[in-house]
Amino acid sequence: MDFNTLFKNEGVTLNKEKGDHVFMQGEVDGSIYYIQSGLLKAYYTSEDGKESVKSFIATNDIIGSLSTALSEKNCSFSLICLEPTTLIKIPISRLIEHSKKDLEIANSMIDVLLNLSIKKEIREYEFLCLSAEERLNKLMQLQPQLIEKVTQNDLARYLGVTPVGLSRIKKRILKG
Amino acid sequence: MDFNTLFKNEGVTLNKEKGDHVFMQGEVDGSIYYIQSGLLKAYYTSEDGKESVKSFIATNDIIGSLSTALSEKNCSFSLICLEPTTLIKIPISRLIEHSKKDLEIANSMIDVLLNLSIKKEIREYEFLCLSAEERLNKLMQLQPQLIEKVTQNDLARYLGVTPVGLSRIKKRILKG
DNA sequence: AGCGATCATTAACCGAGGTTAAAACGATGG
DNA sequence: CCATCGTTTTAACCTCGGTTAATGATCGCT
Repeated sequence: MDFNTLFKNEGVTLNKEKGDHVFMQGEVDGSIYYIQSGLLKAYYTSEDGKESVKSFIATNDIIGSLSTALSEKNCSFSLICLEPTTLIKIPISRLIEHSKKDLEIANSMIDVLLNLSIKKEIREYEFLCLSAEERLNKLMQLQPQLIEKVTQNDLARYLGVTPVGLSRIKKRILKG
Repeated sequence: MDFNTLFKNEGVTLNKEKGDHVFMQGEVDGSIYYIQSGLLKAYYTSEDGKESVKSFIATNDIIGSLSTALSEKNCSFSLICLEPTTLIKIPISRLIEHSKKDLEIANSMIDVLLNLSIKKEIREYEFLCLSAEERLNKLMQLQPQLIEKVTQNDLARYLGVTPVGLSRIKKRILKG
């Protein structure tokens, strides 16, 4: 069976408004979501209430809470819509069941996980090897349309700095 | 077919000394390695010659250059042995071929990639949400034996600071 | 128009960590 | 035992970004 067919046959379609949460940090949400349209933000809230943005998720992306799925409570996160969003939800357990029986599904899973790993590897590299300013420059080059859509606060927390810090960095870039 | 059997049947065993490289940054090494014994360091070298440690790889771990495999040259890295090391090498293309035909292999791949993704997610979280000091504390709790084995320089570059910075952090931790 | 609310910028101060260089602490070999 | 090399620590100085708080800017609401 085809991966997209699986989503269409067994998935549940959800329509969410801007500001709606898909799930909250701490909840065990054993699902994978395919984003049909819209924009979401995955974020961590620390004990002292500070927010860090893990990722933005756009149309055609797939997002799921891998770690909660495997009961790694450490880095469970919240998922919220930044725009009206349509997503298709399917339990990870269903995906794994199908993977055990169906070669095509299994290989789609491998594709998804490979792409996910590469994205994470790139982000890991950016934190390890680049400064906040360099991370911003790279993002401006590769995803300028994203920067237009999100607030400075979310953008800053995604880059690993505060909104105040981001403002300073932008100023520095403009001056040359 | 079993995943371990595949490694044993089709893999090539390599014996490396401390200081030997398995591959260098920039090379296209389309292989996956299973570490039978030993300890390795994966690291990036930036244009100005500075080194950042991506990860340490120990016995029973699996490591491969995902991004070079998919010709993402951005974050290609070098792999060097910190101890005498025995590894089994297999081309990624072989793994993918088998995955296309063999459910068991495909599901082993899924397992490996899921674990890899979770590891990367945790590290991503640590850079985004924790300070260098917190990252060190966590590492001391979870992998004290690793800290014994690696130099302060490698440890510092893994935590995202300089050896001088790490020395300061250790001092601060001891004082309370 | 006027108001509060949210968001972005700016300024002043502070602390963590980078940089450079020197010193201390090993190990090893002659 | 001393010389040397690599590793770790210390010290002095500086930059970046956090923190707090004040100021603008923009939007929606009545």
